[in-house]
Amino acid sequence: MAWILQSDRPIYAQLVERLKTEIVSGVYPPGGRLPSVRELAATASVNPNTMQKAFAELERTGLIITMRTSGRIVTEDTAMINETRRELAEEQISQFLTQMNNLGFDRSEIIELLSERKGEDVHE
Amino acid sequence: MAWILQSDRPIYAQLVERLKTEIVSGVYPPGGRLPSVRELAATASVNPNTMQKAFAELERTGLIITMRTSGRIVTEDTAMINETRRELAEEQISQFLTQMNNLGFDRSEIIELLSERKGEDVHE
DNA sequence: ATCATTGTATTAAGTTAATAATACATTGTA
DNA sequence: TACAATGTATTATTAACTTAATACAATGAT
Repeated sequence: MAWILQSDRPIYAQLVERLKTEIVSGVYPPGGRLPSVRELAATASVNPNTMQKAFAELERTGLIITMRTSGRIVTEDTAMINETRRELAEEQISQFLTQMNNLGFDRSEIIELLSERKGEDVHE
Repeated sequence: MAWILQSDRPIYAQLVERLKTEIVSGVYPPGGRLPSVRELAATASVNPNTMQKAFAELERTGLIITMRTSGRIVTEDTAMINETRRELAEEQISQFLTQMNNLGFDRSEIIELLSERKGEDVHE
């Protein structure tokens, strides 16, 4: 997954969303070490300050923990991780249904559109 | 539908999205007159300049047309309107599936979650 | 012990968004 | 004709975001 950032939203907010997703989907496992601020910033081609801001936000919610000079790790609280995953999915679903309804699609049409569809399946 | 604007995205971009949705869903019918810049700005509690910027964007795409001193109207090109609706829905679906896949849900799980769901249906 | 790496903090600069306060030309209408 | 309402333009100010360039304390490894 490449670090593609849109310009119509604050970068740090996009970093937060991306990192959250990577944590709850197991890219960074519970208790696992995260790359350093500088390293991730370089990978994502953003300023270290911006990545730091994103990390601070994740820290605030308890999803990651700082070990001062030895980097950061993902929480080992798998219940919290699962809950976060559930919340993120809930947000996606709710927003999606709302927007599709605003566009004039009802539930059965939406499900039909999704069922017909090819291509978005998980790769590798 | 209230004018609820999030702070984590440029307001004018949210106005564009909302107005597009209202046009393609028939809130503002083809050839119909739109409220004035000042009026809509007041309704949405934003600065007239911000609403003007949103209108300018919609104008650029051809969805609305300016009649100088007598306001603006929605295009009568229903093909364009339908195409826009299709594009907006396509974006929603594509983004939704991508994000849900990133969260670790496959297609069948997604459809199941949507099918179980109550509440997002169109009201009135 | 030394040193590279870690998180963290600070200061400065530049950009964009949003608001505010006006102003102007044009046109439909009273 | 006079006037209100239209889109449009301008200038200024404020705030948020991002980048840049450093700097410092703490720690793990050599």
